[in-house]
Amino acid sequence: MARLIEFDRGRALESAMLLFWKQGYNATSLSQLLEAMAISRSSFYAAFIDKRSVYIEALTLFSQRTNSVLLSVEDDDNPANAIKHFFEHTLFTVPERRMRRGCMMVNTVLELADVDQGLSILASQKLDEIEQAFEMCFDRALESKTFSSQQTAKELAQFVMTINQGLRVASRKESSKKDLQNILKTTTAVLGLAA
Amino acid sequence: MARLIEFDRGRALESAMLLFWKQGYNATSLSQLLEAMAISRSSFYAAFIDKRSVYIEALTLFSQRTNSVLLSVEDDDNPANAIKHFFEHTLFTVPERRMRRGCMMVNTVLELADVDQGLSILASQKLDEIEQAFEMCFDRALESKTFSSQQTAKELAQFVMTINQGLRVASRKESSKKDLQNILKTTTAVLGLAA
DNA sequence: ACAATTGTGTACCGTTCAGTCCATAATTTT
DNA sequence: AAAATTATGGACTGAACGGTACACAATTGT
Repeated sequence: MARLIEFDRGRALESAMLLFWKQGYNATSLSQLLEAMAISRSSFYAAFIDKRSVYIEALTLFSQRTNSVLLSVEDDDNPANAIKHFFEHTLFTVPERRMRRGCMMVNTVLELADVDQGLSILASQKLDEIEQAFEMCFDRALESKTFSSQQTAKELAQFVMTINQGLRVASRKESSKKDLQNILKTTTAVLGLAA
Repeated sequence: MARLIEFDRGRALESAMLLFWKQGYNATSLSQLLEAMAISRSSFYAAFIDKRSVYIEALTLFSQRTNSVLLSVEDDDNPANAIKHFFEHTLFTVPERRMRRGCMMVNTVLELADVDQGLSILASQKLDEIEQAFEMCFDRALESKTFSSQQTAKELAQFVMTINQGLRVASRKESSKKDLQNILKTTTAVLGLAA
């Protein structure tokens, strides 16, 4: 064959994801991207087609990472544990710096809703996956009588998802971890999920 | 003196606000802005200094409009009415098209948190004003025994604000008004605010 | 060793960006 | 009516944008 690739595609994509996550799509220039990924222009276009394509890959990677936490959520009959688990893994276990970036899917929807529908819809779909996992979790809990509520599983899932999105906005503001934990405490309290 | 201004500065700013609200800061080019405002380049720079300055003015205008609803919230001892009032005026009374744009302050925080701290912090402050109005409202209600809760007024305000932010994210997704109303119904139910 | 093949660095492309400049149009004061 | 003043339209600026072209480096198969 011929000359071998000199960079690790996965590592480069990871760097791209981190930068897009932090700065969004439009505010991230190709030059910044290349510097972060530590590859040259031609290698970039050879390996990733173009800026928009690598954004899609980055978003997908982010979604895979985030939504993998849901596997454990789905197995839990106790929604309090499941939700606590999810929020801890996406908000509190991660370092402060990382938490401040919020959720890349939420960021994408807000930045591109009326600018690039393709990307916005893709991000929405990834968010829906999370909501569906929550619904399944509540469904199970209601059915096994581990938990009871006036609301349906779907309503509860929509509600928790709204809290999640609200927390992601809060985490991009100046809010401290303490504030976020406080909000989550209130959430579990009003939902009757407190331990 | 001399020649008179041919355009209505207020109307032009209004148009700028609507476009920024919809597309965000970076995705809105000066050309688009001029077309929407229906003024020429030189008039723009003469009247508004530059793009960033008009964004600040637009954000301030948006905030004044939104937060003016809070005046009625602050006067209400019944938090259920107050909150219902606020959400109806910001989410359901407005036309579908407008609702889809979400909240300009939330949009700004998410788009510019790591890109333009000045604008991001300004938007955060405007959001804080809303939260403070909520807190005052809960404070009053708790004090006058119109309403009781395990949570403090501050916690309740933070919580409602999180819901608000979450709904603004939801309204930029494909969500229908019905979905949003459903979420709000769940919120009032779990908070024990139902009529 | 040499041809074939493929990755990489860099110069370059046209386009668009935000912002400036200036000639001209319109209005008021004198 | 002429001078003074201010608004406007449009040409222009340099810089940055995303993306392409191409020469060269490095590796493999023969």
